[in-house]
Amino acid sequence: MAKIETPRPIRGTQDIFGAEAEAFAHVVETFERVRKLYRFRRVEMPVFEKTEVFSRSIGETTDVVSKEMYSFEDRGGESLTLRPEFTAGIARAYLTDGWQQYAPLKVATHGPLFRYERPQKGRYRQFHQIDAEIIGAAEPQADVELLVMADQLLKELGIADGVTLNLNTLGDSDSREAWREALIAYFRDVKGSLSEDSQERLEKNPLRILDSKDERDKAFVADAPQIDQFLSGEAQDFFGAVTSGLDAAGVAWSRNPALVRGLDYYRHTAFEFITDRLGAQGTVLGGGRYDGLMESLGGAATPAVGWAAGIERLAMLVGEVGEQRLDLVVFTEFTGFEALASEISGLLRQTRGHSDTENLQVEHLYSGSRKKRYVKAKASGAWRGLSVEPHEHGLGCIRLRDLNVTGERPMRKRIREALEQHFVFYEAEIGHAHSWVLTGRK
RNA sequence: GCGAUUGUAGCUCAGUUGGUUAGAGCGCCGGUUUGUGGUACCGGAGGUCGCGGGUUCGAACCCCGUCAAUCGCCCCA
Repeated sequence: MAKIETPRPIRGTQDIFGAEAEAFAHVVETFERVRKLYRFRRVEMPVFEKTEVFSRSIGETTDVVSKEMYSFEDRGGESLTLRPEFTAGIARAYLTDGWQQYAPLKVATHGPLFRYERPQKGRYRQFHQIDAEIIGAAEPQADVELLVMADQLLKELGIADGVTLNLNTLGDSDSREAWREALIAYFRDVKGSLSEDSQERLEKNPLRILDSKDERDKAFVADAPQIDQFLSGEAQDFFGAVTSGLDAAGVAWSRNPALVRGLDYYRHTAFEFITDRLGAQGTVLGGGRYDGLMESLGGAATPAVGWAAGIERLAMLVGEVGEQRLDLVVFTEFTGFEALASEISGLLRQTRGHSDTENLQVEHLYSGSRKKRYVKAKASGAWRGLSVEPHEHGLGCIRLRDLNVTGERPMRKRIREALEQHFVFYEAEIGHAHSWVLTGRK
């Protein structure tokens, strides 16, 4: 008989477990808490859209669209794509679902995204982001609110120290276009001396040359035309309002005139929160203003700002958040008492004690050798153990035993209340352990 | 798409200049010991040495190919 080969996981997907899963959940929980403080409304978005939703809004020439999309035809022959980002789908919904009526609309979401890329540290083909958008607000205060929220999120996650906010403006579309022309003119003169990558970027995406890591490029980048020379008065005022708003809110930032964002739809404010603790993947949260996006999807001109952050990257910075606490482990070292131990475990989990509104977190140990259950119970890390044992009077007795007591966490009362639901019993001290002798059922 | 590094037990890893039947620790299972005690000891299960080909009397080890993982380039969160 042929051996069945176990299917391998898809490249770039992750099976997140244990401490990493706890850190992941911690990031999402913190985001959910913070977004409510800023009154962002929760939205749930489809994981796939018509391909054109992304190709039109992100830009045909960008890498995301030209080589990183998971696109496929459905059975009706329609080209669909697994979302590579949230913004385009949310913009589509804004137009198709009548969300204009809520403008200015503040929404937040999180979930998986898909990009066909080489996986490496902090980068996956299925990855996860948290996302926040303000649609229909042209005011710089919207940019400020979003950035202050991002800053608070990082602080509450305890990772703000190693992360700096890089800020830039790309100006309005006229400013951006003038700057782009100037950059092309400037770099074309020295094209032969640029890196191979940058020679290609010159045609496709000249702004990208500015943050090239190649030494050959850096020499020319230093003297390249700066966006500031091309900013219109309004664009300067807008950026000034954003920066002074951040200063007033106490959010630290630094100007990075080389910061450009890869996607076509960005205008005015562009920002990234960057760390040096994640290898080559320094950007932990990024976003900006995308006033041109709605028109590219056939809607009315609508100002909007947003950001997204990689949950995996944030979780790596957060580090250990601690596994779930274990209050009590229930076990028996005697044959025939497993069912009773199981029944008691269930009661304990379902009973709310008067002294504490939280239920006990209880592990029932039932596998392996009975003789080694005490050892396993201690190794489980539980604070207290409950051993189920035979007793000459009645069903058996239950003894509360100290295992890894580091602090007070009263349990006797709650155990008593749980037992009262099913059993008749009396309490005693047996071998220095507080015990309940079960004499019968109710 | 390109580059570097790495693939040996469930996990972390040894494995000599190529040489009998491929090992350890942890984990798992069983037993002895202990009997308020994470002890100590004994035993057991578990391996297509990533996969395919080549060189050789002989390959985990050398060569070629391939797949995968990790990190980096590109790009991005």
